[in-house]
Amino acid sequence: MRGDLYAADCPSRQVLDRIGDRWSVLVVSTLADGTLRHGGIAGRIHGITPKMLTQTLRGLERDGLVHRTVYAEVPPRVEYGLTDLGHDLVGLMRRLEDWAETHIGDVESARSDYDARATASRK
Amino acid sequence: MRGDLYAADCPSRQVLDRIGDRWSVLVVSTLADGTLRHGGIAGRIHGITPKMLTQTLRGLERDGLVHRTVYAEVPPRVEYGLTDLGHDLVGLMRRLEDWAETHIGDVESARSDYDARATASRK
DNA sequence: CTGTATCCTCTCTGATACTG
DNA sequence: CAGTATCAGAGAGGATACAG
Repeated sequence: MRGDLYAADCPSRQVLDRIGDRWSVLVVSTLADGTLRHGGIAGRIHGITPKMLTQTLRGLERDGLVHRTVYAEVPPRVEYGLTDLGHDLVGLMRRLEDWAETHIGDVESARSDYDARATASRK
Repeated sequence: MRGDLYAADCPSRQVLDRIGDRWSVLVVSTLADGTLRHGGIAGRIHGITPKMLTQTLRGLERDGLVHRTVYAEVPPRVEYGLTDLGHDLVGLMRRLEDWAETHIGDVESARSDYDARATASRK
């Protein structure tokens, strides 16, 4: 049977919440092609702050989507990469991106129509 | 070429934002099997307030995912249903749900491990 | 370089009461 | 029945400064 979408603690909800947060998808997507260091990720995602990057990475690491490797060097080096689970999820994210790119035109024209109608009927 | 995921106004971002909001996925999912009235939706989604339901429906309608039909009767009747675009998106949502159900066990054990390690190393 | 610690704002969300 | 209006709380996210 299907999970109960209406329960706040439903698996679907949790996955959706993660996908919905501001940076997780971007970070996972950035790591899709290989491991990167903290600074390397920050450089590719415009606008992310160190705090949010760390916070996002911790959440992904906790969920088993990202693995973190610390090299005992001076200066310290820390690399992040996707786990098998993370790679698996990337596939789904790509489909979402594809859908967005394929249908964004429809969405935008729908918005224009809607806004035009709303403006026309404004009292 | 791919869209620029790193831009805040990227199509992917907008779709992701909608999926991430609290009620949109639930509402779309509820409408997947057929049209429903305002009260009918509210009755199936436990915890949603009239205000949030209306707000969510307006957003979905604006994006062309849901269509709204008003019947000039007494008392008034308003029905909501998915557009073709909405039905298309439901397919993707189902895959997300399937992924969640398949892998939630992995995620949960990863969390347990992570939390156990964090507790063990707490200063 | 790789984070951590504060503070602060802003949006989302909910509770409540009211209208056509 | 199907909303709308208003107020208020909570929490995510951002700016900034600092530490190992």
